Amino acid sequence: MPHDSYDPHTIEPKWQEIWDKRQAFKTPSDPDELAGKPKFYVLDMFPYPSGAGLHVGHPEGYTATDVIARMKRMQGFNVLHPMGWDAFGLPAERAAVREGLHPADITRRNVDTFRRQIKRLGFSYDWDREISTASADYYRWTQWIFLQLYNRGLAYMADVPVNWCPALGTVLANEEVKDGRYVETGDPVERRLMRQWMLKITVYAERLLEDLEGLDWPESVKEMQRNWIGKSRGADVVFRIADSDRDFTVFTTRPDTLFGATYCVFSPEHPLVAAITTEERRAAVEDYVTAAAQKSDLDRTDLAKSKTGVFTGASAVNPVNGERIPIWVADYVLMGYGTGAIMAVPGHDERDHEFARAFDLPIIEVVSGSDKPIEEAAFTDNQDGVMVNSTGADGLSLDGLRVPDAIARITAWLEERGLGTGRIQYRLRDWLFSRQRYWGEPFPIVHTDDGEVVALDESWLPVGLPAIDEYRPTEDGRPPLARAGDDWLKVALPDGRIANRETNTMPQWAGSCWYYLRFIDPHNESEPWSKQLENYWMPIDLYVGGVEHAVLHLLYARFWHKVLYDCGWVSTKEPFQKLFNQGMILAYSYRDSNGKYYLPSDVEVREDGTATLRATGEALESQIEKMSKSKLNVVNPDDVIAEYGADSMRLYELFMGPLEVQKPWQMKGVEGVYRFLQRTWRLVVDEKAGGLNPRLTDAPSSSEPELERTLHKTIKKAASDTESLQMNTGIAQMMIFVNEATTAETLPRATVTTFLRLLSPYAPHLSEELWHRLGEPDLIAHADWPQYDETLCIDETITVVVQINGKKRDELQVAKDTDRGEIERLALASPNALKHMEGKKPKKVVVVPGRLVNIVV
RNA sequence: GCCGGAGUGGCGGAAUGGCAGACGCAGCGGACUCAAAAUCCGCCUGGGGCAACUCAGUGAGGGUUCGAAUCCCUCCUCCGGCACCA
Repeated sequence: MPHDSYDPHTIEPKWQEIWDKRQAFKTPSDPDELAGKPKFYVLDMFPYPSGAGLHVGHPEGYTATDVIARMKRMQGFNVLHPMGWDAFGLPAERAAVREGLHPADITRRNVDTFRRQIKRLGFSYDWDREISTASADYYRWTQWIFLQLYNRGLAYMADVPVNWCPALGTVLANEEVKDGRYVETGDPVERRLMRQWMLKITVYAERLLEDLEGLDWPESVKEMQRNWIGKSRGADVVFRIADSDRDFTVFTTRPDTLFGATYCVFSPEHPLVAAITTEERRAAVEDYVTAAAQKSDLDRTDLAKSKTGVFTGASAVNPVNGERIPIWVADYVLMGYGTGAIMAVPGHDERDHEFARAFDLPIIEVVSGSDKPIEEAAFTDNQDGVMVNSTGADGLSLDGLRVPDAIARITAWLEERGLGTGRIQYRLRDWLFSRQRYWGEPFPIVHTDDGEVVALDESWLPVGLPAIDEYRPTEDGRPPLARAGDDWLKVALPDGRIANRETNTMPQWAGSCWYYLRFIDPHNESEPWSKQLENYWMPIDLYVGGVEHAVLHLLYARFWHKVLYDCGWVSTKEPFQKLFNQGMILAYSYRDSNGKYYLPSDVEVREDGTATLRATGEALESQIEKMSKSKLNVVNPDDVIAEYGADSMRLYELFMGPLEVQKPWQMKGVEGVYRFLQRTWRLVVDEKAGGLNPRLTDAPSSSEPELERTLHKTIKKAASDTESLQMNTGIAQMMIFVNEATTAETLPRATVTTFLRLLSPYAPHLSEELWHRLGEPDLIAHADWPQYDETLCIDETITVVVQINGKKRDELQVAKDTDRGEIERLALASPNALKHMEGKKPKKVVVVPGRLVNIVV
């Protein structure tokens, strides 16, 4: 039994304690101390500390950023690498109701679990900068930022149709609702008109779109944001209502098709509907509008298959030709986009076409080029089609023009006559910013009895959360904060008036919109952060997290950042210069024929891949799925660490495959990297005899020239693969080195210590221990990153492949600097090549130096 | 329906115009051992061959090229996002 084998359970706590004691990863907070070194700000998307604790998916991104942080530190950067908690949120509030505790207690308990689990992995966070969005000295500044928004006119209250979730007793943002259900829980959501806080993110639509250009983000995430912002160019066109002095405006991206407009449609919520409806049609229209109002989004989506609508009895006058066209009401037109009214061109819009067919409305072709009759299908091409049937009064004719030219012509014509204007429309809507919840930031706002909204002065912050007995809405439907006593609810204003506090709270996104700025200066009591430090650290050089935040968090945070930029509080237009999404980690799950799941520990997986239940031998179905409690396939990092240690856990997280893809967790894979670390251990330690490996020598690295070459190749590849987050191949190269070192005759110490520095960001505990045993006095975490010698990265002799007609037939060993002609001569003379040329003359010879020769015959 | 991304051994994956399968897992054979575990060495895409070697092969089909997993076209499958946005 070896008495000095690799034992992560001894060395990992030991080094974590030493790092802690020496404050090895403390980032200076004094600007003078920071000066003179380049900076690197590497940030994880901070977690919501749920009650379930960590699973192995969480540390994937954290491990990647930690490796980068450690490497950058060794490369001489000041590194900012913090961790904190997105601590407000609904689950804690619900757990509080369930357990009869305060949400703050639930949150504290969950944070303690998360922190303990994260610390066991040996991450080099500067824990002095830990923040929680739910602590008053943090949310004080969230409230302060809200005041900046309010004072710039970017926050307002409005009666808006909201997504009300009865099960949760709160409104939700549009983004939190999909197919009429809350995306997190699946509870149904209905539409209600309520007075709510809104943020004018739409003012920033163009900048949010434009500034995506310069960001080093995954193209897919940029595209998702672009789609969400949804910019379209078009025109507003004014239609007069026949036999009336009223008019209305529609937005269209195809003003060129105005001659093809055969009817107009109002959204059921359009304010003019009641006014224009004729008496004969009133009952039918009112029925339709009422029915539409009662429909949830879910119903409206479900009914999308066939179009419904009702005629108002009124007509509109087409401004280009004076023709009267009927006005309908239909719920396929949305009040929330454009003007809530459209001109319908069934010949050239699929939705209008479907509606016209359903209600037997006329279809006119105004763009030619379709290969089907216009009655059969709308022709929607907007590039090559040529205008027809488009001549009206006033000398206007679009006939013969191609669509883009027609759009320009008609827009100019409308503008000249005051009948319309070219306009850009965004799909993005203002951000619904209030929630009827307890566990969130209170607004720094009070309401006077006469209805005035008063923003509190900065000096009154923070507005703390009051103690209340129940975390439910009041009986009359007001938010939970309305349950607070008058000592909290009533506020005496400086002018003597008594006002009532706002009882809505902010959504969970608020705290995560600016946490990256607080990390820069987390203990500042007089300002949200120091501008000098902000100027040093921003922007974030690498931001890593899940793709589920591609739109919401990242768009909201960018919006706040731009507001803060306009206020002069931040120095960069964008907060996150480089974004990286790690892929989800999946796991095998096992299910019987009734769909019941079993724990992997109760399952026997045989060589051929089939699975059976250990107790009964029953055959089970195995599949790879997202980890979830109900599928009994959650892998807890605590268990992995207990068996293999944190270093193996870290290494496997990154060795599994490319960081950005989904991949299944396989325990056998952890064993593989564990064996690699054991082999590394044995390079330094003589397990049986104790002490150092006798093969270690004080001779220079060049005394083992082959190993030295491999070392330099490894330095090169490990550094570049780490930098580019291709850590799986970087680790593979380190394995190649260790395999070779294992069989080398001697091990020059310099070779080993150089290698350990490369390994140390990945397996920091093991590397510290071996570094120490090799007599190095300082921490490896503070050592210099090794440099490679390019000349040692190229082998003295290289293998050149000889191909005949693209097929490999032979290979040559040649000196690395052999010239083209010589290589060609050798190739043409190689025995196997000659055999396959069958005496034919080479037609062409392609020589790729250092790689191959292709002989074409 | 529209917009992205991906399909490579038994498995995770490598190679992004130049030797397909690096590295790891699993498996097989060997050494060590009384034995086992651990460790070390070797084999490990499929077909044919005693072997040297040879034929086929990166979802399917076609193309460009001296040369294609990689570039282009058509199609299939899977994953993600959006979905009456006028």
